[in-house]
Amino acid sequence: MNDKLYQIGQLAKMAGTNVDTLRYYETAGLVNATRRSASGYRLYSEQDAQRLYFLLHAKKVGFSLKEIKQLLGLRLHKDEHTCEEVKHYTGAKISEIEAKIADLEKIKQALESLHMACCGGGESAENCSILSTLEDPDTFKHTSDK
Amino acid sequence: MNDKLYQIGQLAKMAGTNVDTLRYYETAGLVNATRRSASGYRLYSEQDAQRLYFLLHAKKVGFSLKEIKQLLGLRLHKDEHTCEEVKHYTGAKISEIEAKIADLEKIKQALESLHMACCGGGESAENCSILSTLEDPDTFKHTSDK
DNA sequence: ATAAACCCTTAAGTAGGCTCTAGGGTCAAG
DNA sequence: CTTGACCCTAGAGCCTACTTAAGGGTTTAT
Repeated sequence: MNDKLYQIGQLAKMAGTNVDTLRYYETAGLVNATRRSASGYRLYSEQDAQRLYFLLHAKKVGFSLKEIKQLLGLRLHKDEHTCEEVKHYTGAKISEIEAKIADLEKIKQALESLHMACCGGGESAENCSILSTLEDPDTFKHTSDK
Repeated sequence: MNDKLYQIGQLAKMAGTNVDTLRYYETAGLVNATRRSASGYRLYSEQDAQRLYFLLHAKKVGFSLKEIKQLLGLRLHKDEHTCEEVKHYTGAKISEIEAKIADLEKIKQALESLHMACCGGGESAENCSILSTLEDPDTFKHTSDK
């Protein structure tokens, strides 16, 4: 059933990116086409497309291609040691994601204050920047990252 | 009260970055020191530090310096037109942030499946990648961004 | 009064992530 | 059987976001 294949141009359009980028991702070992046509055209499967979508979304939230490659490479093996590593790695990554979400919520709140203050009451038009909407001045204090 | 000033090295340490980057942010018009000492040393205020923290957090969730500059530059003026623009811009940015949060939740779920499958039951060790943990294959379909 | 640890500027260099160019096959339509 | 829209490779070029280098003042402790 799921044996539909896409040419590079189709996939690029579907994903909202372009062929050069897809070829670049291939050289970077991120998204390969499952097979090639007789004439050498890349033919991408649904799975390949999934990989690409995942990559593009992960990129949008600030992961580097290197990190994304690791994420996409995550796989459980029976080897206990590897398994421990996977558990450690995913745990760390999950915390990282939670921190990102928290940051986004803060930025969102700041923007919402601004959005609502705007043209609503209209009194306090001065002194109304994105930073002044953050009640707590320590909101964005540095919290150990890497 | 809030008149504490920091030298570039202090601020860099506080923020977990380095002096070169701070100087770079200055040339890029992102974070300026409120004043200079007699000998030309940059002296950063608490507010400057806030700007920097905001910038670093926004960067972590995938905003470019250009976008961050716009965010930091957001300010309401009495001019109605500008105000409309601000409302439009903040609205768009808020949607963008919500999309990012949704993406992060998805990635987080995938990682959590992997994290728990790992060494837990231990039966389904094969075929367990980050993509196979995403029940719905359309989870990461392309949804207009840009 | 000198050494260590700061700070300054200008300018060049680097890494990551594409993007474009040149030169050339492939394929479906008319 | 040719035109237009695809596809291919290799390699150069480009933008963003730093990072390093070179040459030189300032401050604080001893």
